[in-house]
Amino acid sequence: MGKQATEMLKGVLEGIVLAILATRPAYGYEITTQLREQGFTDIAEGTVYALLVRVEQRDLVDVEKVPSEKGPPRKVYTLNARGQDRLSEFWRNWSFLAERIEQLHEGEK
Amino acid sequence: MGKQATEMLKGVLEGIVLAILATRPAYGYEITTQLREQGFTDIAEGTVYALLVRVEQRDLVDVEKVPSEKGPPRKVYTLNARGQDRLSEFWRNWSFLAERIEQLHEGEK
DNA sequence: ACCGGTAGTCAGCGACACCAGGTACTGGGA
DNA sequence: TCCCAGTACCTGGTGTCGCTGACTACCGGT
Repeated sequence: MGKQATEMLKGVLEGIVLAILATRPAYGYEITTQLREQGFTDIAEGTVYALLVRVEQRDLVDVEKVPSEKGPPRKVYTLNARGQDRLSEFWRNWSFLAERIEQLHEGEK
Repeated sequence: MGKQATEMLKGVLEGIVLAILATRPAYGYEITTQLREQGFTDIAEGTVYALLVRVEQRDLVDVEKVPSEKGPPRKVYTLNARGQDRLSEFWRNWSFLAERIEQLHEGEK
């Protein structure tokens, strides 16, 4: 993926991570791995951590430190009520955008 | 729309404008109006002009100055070959993104 | 003479993904 | 024993992009 794809992630990545957390709690390293498995091979690790710091500061998630058998303790993030709301907002905005763009794509042919 | 939606536009707006230019040449003011009609009511006028400057500098469009009956001359933009390529790339990236996100949306229910 | 619509420009700002590096803990191989 | 790979997280600086709020300029109608 090129620079264009990177730009397109802005704002969207937060929604993606919140959506992942909506299915079950997870920690940063795990989320990064999962994203890579799902095809987002170029997502920088630092990006995910920075994003998690942001959503924590905005109180969209609850955090719990859990010791790991291998390596330093994990910070497990759980989506809270505010996070749910934010996620809903994301889906609304996404649907809006996707609809118009799909229209453009059709109209172009 | 809130700040979230604004962030989501990043990278996408360029694709949208290129897609509009793919249907026919247009000038800035016209594009802004069209975007507003299509539901993007909050797009700042300045944003579109700045974007057009960018795509011109990257040589994705050809420009022609055309006098207007009302007001200052228009700068009419036409998508060129490089612009077409860029647009194709945009559609590829968009499809990729939309697919994964749709998957997340399904999986969440 | 002035105002509103048309048309474009510009400086400064904030948000966010990236890069490159760092810290810290564990277990296994040379 | 020592170092490395894997696990797990953090940080400072960079570039891009959309927004804000201003400004210039041209025209027609009141």
